[in-house]
Amino acid sequence: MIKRVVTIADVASRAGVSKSAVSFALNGRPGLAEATRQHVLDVAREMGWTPNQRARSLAVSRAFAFGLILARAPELLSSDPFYPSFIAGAESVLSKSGYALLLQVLEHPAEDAAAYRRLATEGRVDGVFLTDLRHGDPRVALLSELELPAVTLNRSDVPSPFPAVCLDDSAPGITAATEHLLALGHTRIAHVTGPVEFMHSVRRRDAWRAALAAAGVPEGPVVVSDFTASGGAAATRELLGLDEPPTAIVYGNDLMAMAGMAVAQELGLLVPERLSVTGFDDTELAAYVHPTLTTVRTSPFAWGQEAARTLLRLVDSGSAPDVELESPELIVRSSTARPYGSPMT
Amino acid sequence: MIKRVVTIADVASRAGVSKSAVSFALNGRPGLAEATRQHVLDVAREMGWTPNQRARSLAVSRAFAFGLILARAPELLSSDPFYPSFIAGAESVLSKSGYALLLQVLEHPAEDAAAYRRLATEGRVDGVFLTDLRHGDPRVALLSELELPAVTLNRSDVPSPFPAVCLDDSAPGITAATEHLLALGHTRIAHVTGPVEFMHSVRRRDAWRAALAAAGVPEGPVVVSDFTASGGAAATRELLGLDEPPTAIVYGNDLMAMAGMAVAQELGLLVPERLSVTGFDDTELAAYVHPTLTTVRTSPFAWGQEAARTLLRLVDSGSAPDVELESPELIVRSSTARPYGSPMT
DNA sequence: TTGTAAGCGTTATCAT
DNA sequence: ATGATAACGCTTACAA
Repeated sequence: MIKRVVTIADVASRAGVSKSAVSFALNGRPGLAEATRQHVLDVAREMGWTPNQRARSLAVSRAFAFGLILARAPELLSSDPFYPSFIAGAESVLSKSGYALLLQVLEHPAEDAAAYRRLATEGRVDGVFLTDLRHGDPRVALLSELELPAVTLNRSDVPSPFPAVCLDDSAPGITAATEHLLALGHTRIAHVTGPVEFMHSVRRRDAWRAALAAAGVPEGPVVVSDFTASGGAAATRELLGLDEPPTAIVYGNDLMAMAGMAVAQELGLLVPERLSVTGFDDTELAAYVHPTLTTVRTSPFAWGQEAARTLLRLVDSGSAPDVELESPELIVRSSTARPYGSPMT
Repeated sequence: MIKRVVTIADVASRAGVSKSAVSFALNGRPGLAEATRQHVLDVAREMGWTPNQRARSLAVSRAFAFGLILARAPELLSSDPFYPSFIAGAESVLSKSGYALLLQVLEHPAEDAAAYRRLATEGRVDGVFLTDLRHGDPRVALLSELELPAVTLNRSDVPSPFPAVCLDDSAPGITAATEHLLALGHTRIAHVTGPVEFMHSVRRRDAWRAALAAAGVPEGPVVVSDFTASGGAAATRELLGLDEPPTAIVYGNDLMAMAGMAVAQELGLLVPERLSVTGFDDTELAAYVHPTLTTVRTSPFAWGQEAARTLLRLVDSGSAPDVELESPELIVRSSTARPYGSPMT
């Protein structure tokens, strides 16, 4: 007993109309009597028919899917709160539009060019999300050569034909965090960054640097790290081992900040009494560690939504405007305080 | 200037053969002279031709993609280390086989039936991964009705026609953790679980219970929580507020355990001196909090690999055997110690 | 307003 | 061993 799959032809014959009528009815196209349309729709529902996306794809030369390629080391991925929320946000708008999300994760970032190329030539997707932009990112040129539509998260520093969905993580994010520390009276404020090839790492560092300069405070030491807990711990150990250790550290993300706090505690250095710490991301745990972490809250979910909307607009109409997202917000908790020995105000 | 996409017909005419010859050459099928095959392959490479998956899909009635539907609340998703690693593992085998991963995340878990149904009728995927199995999970029946191949993560408690990829998270996972605490001399060992509708939550609770029973130690209090940091904190506050608070707590995951440690510290209760704590997952941060967290390490990456292999096998040959993964491992760190005041051995 | 027929780019069938 | 030709299920001119 073979369970025949219902096709448009079945619906057409059952409804006593032609295939095109069914197609027109389904896609709500003009040129069909309202009565016919209703009838067809009823029959379709009754038969439980849904158009086969494979056939549809071939006919209209569209995949009805967007791609997201993640080229991060697994250990980096699993503790990063960004992607799950970003994806959830993107999905929330894509699924409503009948679009799917194709996720590809690469163990070796160097394979990414081949991956994009394959996605494009195989026709698996109609566009891609470009995240974790690097300086002089070659993917922008690659995708425009492949004529594969894309949306970038923040603007690339190379000429790009693609719309960008931007969330400025410097102001009032890192900037506010640094100013907060300055206002508390800190004058030796260090920074721990993520890998410098990422534009966002450098943007955060520059924001920290600018805030110090604006306040006329000498620039504290910078340690380049990698967004991991182990990297954050090592960086912290390095900073606290200096002759003149900082009294505050601005971290590029929460994970490094939390690991940093643990290192300080291990060294018998109380946070925030002897060391103030700020993070970035506002992961759920940030509010539940001891002491609770002062950090910067961004909205990856909203970012995902906007990116998806922009990509849909782009493939629908050939162009889409850049969009600017709401600025991140400084969440002051208890990992920051006046430097030890500073006078009460 | 229209950039014509290269098709199989172009390759065929350029190579001076028929379309079928090209198809045969590409798919390495017998019945083609070796010389012809080589020639066709050369021409194809030279022209940069890759078969269009959309056309291929329609012709062979396969999507060359598997689906993964995540029906968790966003905040729960972004701090869970499981999925990113699981997905990375699955992808590592899928991409080698030319399969793609379709990811769908639902804001409202109740929508999942509709989502699976749509994936199936639209023909978007050839199979799905069934994760976060619940007691009496209705998805098993749904998928077998839809005739959509699936693989379950661990065995379902309802009759299932699908292969299961199993990783026993009780022994020596939670069991070992509990025995570790018992060996240290604890006799009041509490447990904080995840939502009880999840089979893994209950399995972990049962393992904890059985270990206590086996040791003849009275069962400590259980608090049902939700795998979030905030839930873990609340549960811990509840436990520590009891007349006879536990001296050790076995948590269902790391996130709750870390939040629990923070609560204890806030209450001035030293970990591990006054309270021993164990987690589950071995997230990266577990080794970098203070004190470092004793926990259970599982391998979501390997789980993803095996699940993907099993699904491939299933759609290729119609059936696939269950597979048993390596047991999780107890990682003893410094959040566990002898109960306060217990005699040195 | 409705039906017919020609694609879309593969794979599969069947002659040759 | 190779080449026509018909599916696959849908959309979309174009006719009627």
